[in-house]
Amino acid sequence: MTALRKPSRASVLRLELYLEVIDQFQKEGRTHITSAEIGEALGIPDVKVRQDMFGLGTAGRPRVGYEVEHLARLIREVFDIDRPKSACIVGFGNLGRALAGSNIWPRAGFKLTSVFDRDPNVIGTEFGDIRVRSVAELIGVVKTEKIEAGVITVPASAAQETADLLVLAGVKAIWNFAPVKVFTPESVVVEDQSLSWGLVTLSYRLKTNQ
Amino acid sequence: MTALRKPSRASVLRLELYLEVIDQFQKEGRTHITSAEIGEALGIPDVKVRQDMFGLGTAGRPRVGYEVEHLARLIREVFDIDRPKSACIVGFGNLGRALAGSNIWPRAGFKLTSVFDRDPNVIGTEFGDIRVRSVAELIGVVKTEKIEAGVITVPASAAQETADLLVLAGVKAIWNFAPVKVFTPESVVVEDQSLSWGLVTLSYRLKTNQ
DNA sequence: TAGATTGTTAATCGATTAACAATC
DNA sequence: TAGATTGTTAATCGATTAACAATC
Repeated sequence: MTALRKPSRASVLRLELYLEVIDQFQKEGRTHITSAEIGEALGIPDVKVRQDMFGLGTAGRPRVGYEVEHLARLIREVFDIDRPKSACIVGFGNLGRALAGSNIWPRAGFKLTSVFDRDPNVIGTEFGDIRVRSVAELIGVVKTEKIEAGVITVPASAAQETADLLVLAGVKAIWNFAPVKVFTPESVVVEDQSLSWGLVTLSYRLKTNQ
Repeated sequence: MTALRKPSRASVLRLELYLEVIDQFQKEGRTHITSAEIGEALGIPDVKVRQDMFGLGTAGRPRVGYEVEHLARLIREVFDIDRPKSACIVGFGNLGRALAGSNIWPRAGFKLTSVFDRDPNVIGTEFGDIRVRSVAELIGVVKTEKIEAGVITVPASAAQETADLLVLAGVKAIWNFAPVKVFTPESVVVEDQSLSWGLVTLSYRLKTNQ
C-alpha cells in the first residue's frame, strides 16, 4: 500500500540481494538490521544500501537500523513475490529438467504448472506431479491455467518460434536461456539468462582478473 | 597481437552478443557485416555497435562494413576464447548434471575435466567420460589437471566453504550458481549466475513491464 | 550529551546519445 | 560525384561516491 518511488535499475538488482540477507537475519531471530550489516554480507558499501532504502521510501531508525519484517515486506512488494503466479517450461532437456526440479519457484512467487516439449519420446513422461505435454497443447494450456511466464530452454534455433508461440498464448514474461535475443511485442518482457554468455563472461574476467 | 584498449564493462557484455551474430553471418557465407546489421539482430542502435568497435580498436570500412573473420578473431581475443582452459564442477545435482551435459564449454574455450560431489551415493557414478569424484580429492585434482575455473552448484549453505576449497586448490575464477555472495581473495574472480535471482528479476519485470 | 546510525543533497564518474566529420 | 557507412568528439543522462545534516 505504500507509495513507492520506482527504484533505479541498478538499485533493483541490489534489493534482490538484500532480501536474501534479510531473510537470513530473520531466521536467526533478529528483529533489526543495519545498512552496514547488509552491506558487509554482500560486499557493498553501507551508504549505497542506505541510498537504495531511501529510494524504496525509507524505513530505518538511527541507532537501531531497519526492521527486518517491514523491510522484507517492502522488498517483496517491489518484486511482486507474494502474488501467486504460474509459469511453464518449454523444452525438457537437461536444463529444463534441472529448473523443473529446483526450489526457485516458490521463492519468487511462481508455481511451475506445466512443461512442454516437442519430442514424442519425452511427451507423456512424468516428473514429480507434472506430465510433459506436446507444444501443440501450449496455447490452450497457457490460457486455461492463466500462465503468465514462459521459460525457454529449447535449442537456440527454436528460441524465436517458441517465443512467438508463448506470446501468442498470452504470457507476459519470458525467461530465455537460449543464447540468442528473441523479439517480442513491448507488452511482453524478456529476461535473458544464457549460461553460454555467462561462461564467456567468466573467461573474460579470468583473463582480466576483473 | 593487436594493442587493444580495454573495453568498458557495458561494452564487454555487448561484444559477447556480437560474436554470436558474427558467427551466424560467417556460417551463412557472408564475409562482411555492417554495424546496422549487428544492431538489428540484437535490438541495439548501430551507433552503439560502432562505438564498441571503436573501443575495440576499429576495423571497419565505410560502405563495406566489418570483415567478419577479423572481427570474430578480435572479439575472441578479448574473451580469451581460443586459449584452452580447464574447469571443474562442484555439486552434481540437477543443475550440475545439466551443465556437465551442455555444449557451452568449448564455445568459451573451456574443457570440463572433473566433477566433484560429497554424496557417497553420487561419487563414482559416470557421466559421459567423466567419473564423479569426492570433494576430498578436489585440491589434488585441480592442481594436477591445472584447472583454472570452478563451478559452484552446491546448496547455498555450502557455497562459501566450496569457494574456500576452490581458492585453496588454486582456481582463478569461480562461476557461482548459489544465491549467495561468496568471498574470495582479489586474485580470484567470481561470476554470479543464480537462477533464483534471475527468476526474481523476471517477477519484477513482469510487474513493471520493463 | 555523545555516539551511532540513517536521511539527503552535491560532486564525480561512466555510459549513452547526439551530432557531425571522414572515407570508401 | 553522391551516398552509404564508419570514426570521433561533445552533450546528456544516470549511477556512484562524497559530504554532511538529522535523529534516536
